[in-house]
Amino acid sequence: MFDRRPFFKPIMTKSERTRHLIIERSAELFNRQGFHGTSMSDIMRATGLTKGGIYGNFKREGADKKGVKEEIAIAAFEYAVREVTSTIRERTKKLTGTLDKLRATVYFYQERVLNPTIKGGCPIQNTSVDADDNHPWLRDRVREKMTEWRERTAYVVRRAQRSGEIRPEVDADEFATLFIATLEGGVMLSQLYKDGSYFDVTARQLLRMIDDLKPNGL
Amino acid sequence: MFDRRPFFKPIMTKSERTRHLIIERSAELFNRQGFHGTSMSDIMRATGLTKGGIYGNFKREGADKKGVKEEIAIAAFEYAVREVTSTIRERTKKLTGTLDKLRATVYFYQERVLNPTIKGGCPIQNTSVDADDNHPWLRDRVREKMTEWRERTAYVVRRAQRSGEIRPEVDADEFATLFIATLEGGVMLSQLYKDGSYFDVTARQLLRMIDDLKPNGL
DNA sequence: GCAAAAATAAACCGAACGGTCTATTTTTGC
DNA sequence: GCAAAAATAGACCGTTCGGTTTATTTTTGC
Repeated sequence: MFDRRPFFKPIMTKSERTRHLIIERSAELFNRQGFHGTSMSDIMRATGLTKGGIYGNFKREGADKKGVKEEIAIAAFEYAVREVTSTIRERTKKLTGTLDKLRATVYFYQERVLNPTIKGGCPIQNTSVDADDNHPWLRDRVREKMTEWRERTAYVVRRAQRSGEIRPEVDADEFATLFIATLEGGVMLSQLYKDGSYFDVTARQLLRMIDDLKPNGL
Repeated sequence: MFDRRPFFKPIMTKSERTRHLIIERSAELFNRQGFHGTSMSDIMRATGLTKGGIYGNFKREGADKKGVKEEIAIAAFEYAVREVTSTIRERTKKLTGTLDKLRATVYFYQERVLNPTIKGGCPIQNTSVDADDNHPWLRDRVREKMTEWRERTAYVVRRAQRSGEIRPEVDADEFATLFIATLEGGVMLSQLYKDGSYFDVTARQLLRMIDDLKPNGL
């Protein structure tokens, strides 16, 4: 009625909105069921669209070899990671200390292991295991995101080393790898048992590792 | 020609041998591609059998609801875990010290991350992620095996505590959980990048954790 | 408000899915 | 060695897969 924006470009055209709906709804499906476990009919059901509505909104673009399902899977994965990342950033950005930011990340996962941002758990973990041997086009995207995560973590550690918040002897890259590996291992266990206490054990370890970054005596 | 064992029961009947072949060959398929990613045709190709040869050797037993593919997936998973477990035990059994046994486990994974016992990586990790949200009948088996692994680890720690090899203050269950989580996290990273150096980082951490078990001053 | 363009529904496609069934071959037990 | 039993090949089944196409409806730009 109102806001039919006769003089403004709509923020999102119809197809953009539909495309986003498809990606959003598929993200959970792919995260829970994997690529082969998710069918186009699943996506149809989840979006309320029919074949035409889905296929019409993808493809047309790059006339490359990949099928529409692949395209949706990629878009859904990147959306899922973006969602998780921005939710975490929401919590860490208001903190000033690097150590506090790292701790907040641990707390975030601890609170959300059994109620994750995207149902099914960490999209990087799920997609990594799903894709690493089967879907190289998807695995490459996972590698990208994982690398970004490691590098972002290593970056904040190095920055904090320059400001003296973290011991200079710490190897930032090794810490980042270890931090992520431990965290993902804990997520895996808690997901398997649907029991947060397994992550709690690794969370305590992660907090110890964070404390270990502090200059001696502080 | 010889050894047609006219006076002995054959060690394995034909169907037992075929059944084993199916399980053995399927294990790699399911480990790499997951349940939905592996088709009966894949199994036919990998075994050289046709439908009849496969279906005839399963089913008939429990007339329960599960399909043959499910039955094979379960048997293949348990076979895969048994293979990995026995290969590790092969290496640890000749060692006397508990700490050495734990270290040998780390070395084993380090050597084999990119050349695992069953192609595709750790079956517990792969099957866990594949099954936790989708295949409860399989997820329950994964939980069983994971629990056995944790309890076996906790058990050797407790035993070593009684003999004084490990500090009494150490929480054996927590150590087991943390050990497995860290190890699996490292496996995940190395599998994703097909690069053993990521596991190396977590291996060093695991060795530190093992050293930390030693009574103070030793 | 209306014509052009975009989005969508729905019928349709061939291929592959998991599974069954029967005829044939191979093992088995005596 | 031979009959009974077990194992296997392969045709067949209905269903679902991902994808295309065409007709219709809805948005869009003027």
